[in-house]
Amino acid sequence: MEQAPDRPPVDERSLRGLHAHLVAGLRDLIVRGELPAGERIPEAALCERFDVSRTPLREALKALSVEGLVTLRPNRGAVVTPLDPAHLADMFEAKGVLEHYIGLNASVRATDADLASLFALHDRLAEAEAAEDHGRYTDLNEAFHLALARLAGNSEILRIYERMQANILRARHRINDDPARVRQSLAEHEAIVRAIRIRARLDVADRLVAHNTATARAVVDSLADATRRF
Amino acid sequence: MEQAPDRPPVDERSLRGLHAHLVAGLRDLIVRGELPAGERIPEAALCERFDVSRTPLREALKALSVEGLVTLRPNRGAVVTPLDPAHLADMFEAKGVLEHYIGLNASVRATDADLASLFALHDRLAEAEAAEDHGRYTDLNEAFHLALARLAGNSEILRIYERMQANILRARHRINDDPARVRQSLAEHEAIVRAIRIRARLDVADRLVAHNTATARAVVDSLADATRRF
DNA sequence: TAGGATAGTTTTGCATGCATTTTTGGCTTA
DNA sequence: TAAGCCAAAAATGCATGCAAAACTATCCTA
Repeated sequence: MEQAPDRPPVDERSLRGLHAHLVAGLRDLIVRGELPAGERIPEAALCERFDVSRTPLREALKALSVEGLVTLRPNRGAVVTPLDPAHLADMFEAKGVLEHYIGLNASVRATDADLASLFALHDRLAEAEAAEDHGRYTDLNEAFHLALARLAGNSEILRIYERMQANILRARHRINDDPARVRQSLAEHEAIVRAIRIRARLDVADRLVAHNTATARAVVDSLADATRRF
Repeated sequence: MEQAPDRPPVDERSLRGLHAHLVAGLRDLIVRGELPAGERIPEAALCERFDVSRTPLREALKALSVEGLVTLRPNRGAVVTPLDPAHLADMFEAKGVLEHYIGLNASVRATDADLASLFALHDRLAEAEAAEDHGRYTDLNEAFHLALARLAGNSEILRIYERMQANILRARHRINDDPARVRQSLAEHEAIVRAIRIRARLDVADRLVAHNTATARAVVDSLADATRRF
């Protein structure tokens, strides 16, 4: 294996450790759809791409299979876990359960400074919508919800929530090009932010759940459509 | 159910695949406390024990680290994730959130046959308590809650719930020898079962949450005690 | 004697090798 | 032509090998 002799001594790989680096990199490929749902995972190609041998790559795949992004078929390799509408619906419902908790708690536990940076995120979200930059909208939307989840103050719920968002994000891209849904989504965010501002916890929880349900419907319907088309 | 008495032909390892076998085996060692929390994971010894080389064993460890049972320290090996009271409290709170959902849904979706087998489990639980067989009590308690979770009908919530139970079970053994708590726990189960029988969903949910809270208090207090002692 | 350097040992992480299984492509035959 | 079959090719799964990092034990020095 080639060892780059001139690379700067501080390689991101060695900071996080190769394993974490690979898991993050592969997760990114899957979430962004570069490795499409249902498709075989090209072990050899990925080894070359990340410039590692099969051993650490396969370790990363085992880890991602626990996250649900990869499905292992003994003796038959690994595939990107297919997006199944029924399973996705379950996932959204579970996310709704978590978001109810998050709404109840984040709006109470957050400091004013927390809320300020949350609102700043929201403003940037509105800008992205106005600019019709849907890629950025998705990223900021993701960041907003994760920030809120963090404010709820439960490490375990945050952990589960992060995994779930990653999984759902795979399917989300298909509705990002629907400007009507994006506009609607932003309106829901406005309402959520207003409720957070006055720390109306029950209201925040309800609106988060409603927002989740609306998104779920859009995503699941669109996926079911796409599935039916074959 | 019974496998043929002769060894060689049908090896469980090759049925599930070696990876799944190792993950399950290691998980079991950790949950049952044979590999104690906070301790280094003896790679070499485990390789010998399971009669595999380091490669598949290390793959299993990576998987378990995503489940939270193992903590990887780059270049310094793996340890059984320590039981931290604060983290455990978060985990119980998250479990409570899930159990609220489970209570609401299981009591509605379950068929009469489902309920019958659930009640059968409960009866065996009562027997185990009467016999003061605390090991069996724990197992049946686990089985009861998992069965209930299954009845809620959400695959994703079930998946998370199973992982959480495994994690919590590690700490649970320390309260199983407290007959008072076991008796109290059984009484709570009685109430839950009565509520399920009449499909009083709100009541089931509330009682599950209360049961979880009571268990959490017992476990976390006992762990905090043990921690303080050093 | 306590602190600290250092040589030797162990452990860790990754690459590579090899046996087994699966897949593929072409050939045969009904 | 389509189904069956076989050999060749590829992939998968695991064991092993080897370099680098961490740990240990011993000796030195102040």
